[in-house]
Amino acid sequence: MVYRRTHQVVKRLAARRSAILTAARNAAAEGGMAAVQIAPVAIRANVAAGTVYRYFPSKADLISELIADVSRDELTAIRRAADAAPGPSSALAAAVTTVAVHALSQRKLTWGILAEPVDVDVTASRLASRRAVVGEVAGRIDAAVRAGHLPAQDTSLAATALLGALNEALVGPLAAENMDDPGKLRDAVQTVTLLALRAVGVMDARARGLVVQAVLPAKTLVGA
Amino acid sequence: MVYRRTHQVVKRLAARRSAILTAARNAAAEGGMAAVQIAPVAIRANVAAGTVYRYFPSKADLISELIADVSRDELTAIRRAADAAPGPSSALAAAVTTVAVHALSQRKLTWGILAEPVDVDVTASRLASRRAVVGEVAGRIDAAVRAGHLPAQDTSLAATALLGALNEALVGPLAAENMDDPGKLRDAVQTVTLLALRAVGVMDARARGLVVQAVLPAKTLVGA
DNA sequence: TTCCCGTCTGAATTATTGTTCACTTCTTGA
DNA sequence: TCAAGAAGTGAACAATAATTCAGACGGGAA
Repeated sequence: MVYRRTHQVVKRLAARRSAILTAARNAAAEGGMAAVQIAPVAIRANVAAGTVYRYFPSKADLISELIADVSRDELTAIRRAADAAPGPSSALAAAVTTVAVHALSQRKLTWGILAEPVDVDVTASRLASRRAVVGEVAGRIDAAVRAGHLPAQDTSLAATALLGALNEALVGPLAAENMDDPGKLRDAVQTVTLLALRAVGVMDARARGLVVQAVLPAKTLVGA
Repeated sequence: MVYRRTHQVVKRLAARRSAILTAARNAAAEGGMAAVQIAPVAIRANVAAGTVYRYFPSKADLISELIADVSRDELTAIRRAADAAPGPSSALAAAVTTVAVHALSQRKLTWGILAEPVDVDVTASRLASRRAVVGEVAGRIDAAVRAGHLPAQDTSLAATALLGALNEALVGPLAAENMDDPGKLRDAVQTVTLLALRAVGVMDARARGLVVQAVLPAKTLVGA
């Protein structure tokens, strides 16, 4: 007599796992990483605290998967936006704008993923997440360099700096002051994108044009 | 009969207080904020755990003062470097370079001050620290704008973004990869300073010159 | 239906640290 | 020298959450 998982059971298990992750994500989006505690997350997911441990060996694993998940979504959005752009410089502008818009639309979650204090060690996961985004942006910078639109440079370092600028300006602790009203919020995306493009060597006049082009399609996302 | 503090006692009390702060600072420089725990800090300072509480009401206060202290030192260095520069653009370059060099020479401490997870709430202190540095840099950008060297812009937002770029590139979790050997380290300061200057609108050719000027005097600091 | 083996439960346990406080030691002023 | 009050001590306490586990539960094979 061998116990074997029915298709139905397999589905239920997967659904539960995903419910727990979603609960964690919602908790993080509402209250930051500090709100991602086993007991509250379990309640949100309609399971007992102990059950969480049937799906994730530890809180660190849960949060690591959460980070990976969010990061995956963001990467997808960046790629889609950049690939839709007409040329390498536009693609870079689109990528940067996408990061900015994403960051703003879920500020607490983004801050949690990036840098908010967590009581368990999620360094590795955060590192991987940043590396992925940096890699993507670095690739776009590289393409623009190869197309002769930008001066040669250390693209990886440039991408790192660039994302640091976005994050600090838009989701960091000082961000609130720069964006107390919704109007400033949109300006901030433009301003910061412009700064980022100039930093990697896009000529000012050209940069302004790229920013306008990139921000227009992104506007629809701001509400989401 | 009234007890009155002798000069000697006053001095001893001040010395102890300072010893505790120094112990905390050393702990942070060696092991990051995580290493700033009451018991270990007390041992470093040659006092008992309880004594720490005669000088600081809580761990949060201790760390807040530590942050303020480090921040004060950094501000002083920035001002000195910038004030010694021949013009507003040079001053900006000097300020940025100083921040970069400082960050690099005490990476763990800087990371701890800026963003490392801490179990108590030091948000206010961190905010004040950032605001101070951002304010200083924003002032330098503003001076350059007024001198006609830079286009008009939201100087506060620009300064925030600029410092975010520096910190992410030089002390963030990805920093190590950009600076695995000492040679790259110096390059990194130059590269990032260049990026920062271009971001706020300094023309590329001019920016290169400013970076060289600013990095030269700063070199002596790198060893410190 | 019945037995069995995974799954779920949630109260109890554990671990970590900040904080307190009864007591000791030192300093002051008479 | 001595009484009174300040400063220092460190073991005990408290609070917070992650983690565990003995037993309840429920779906699958016979």
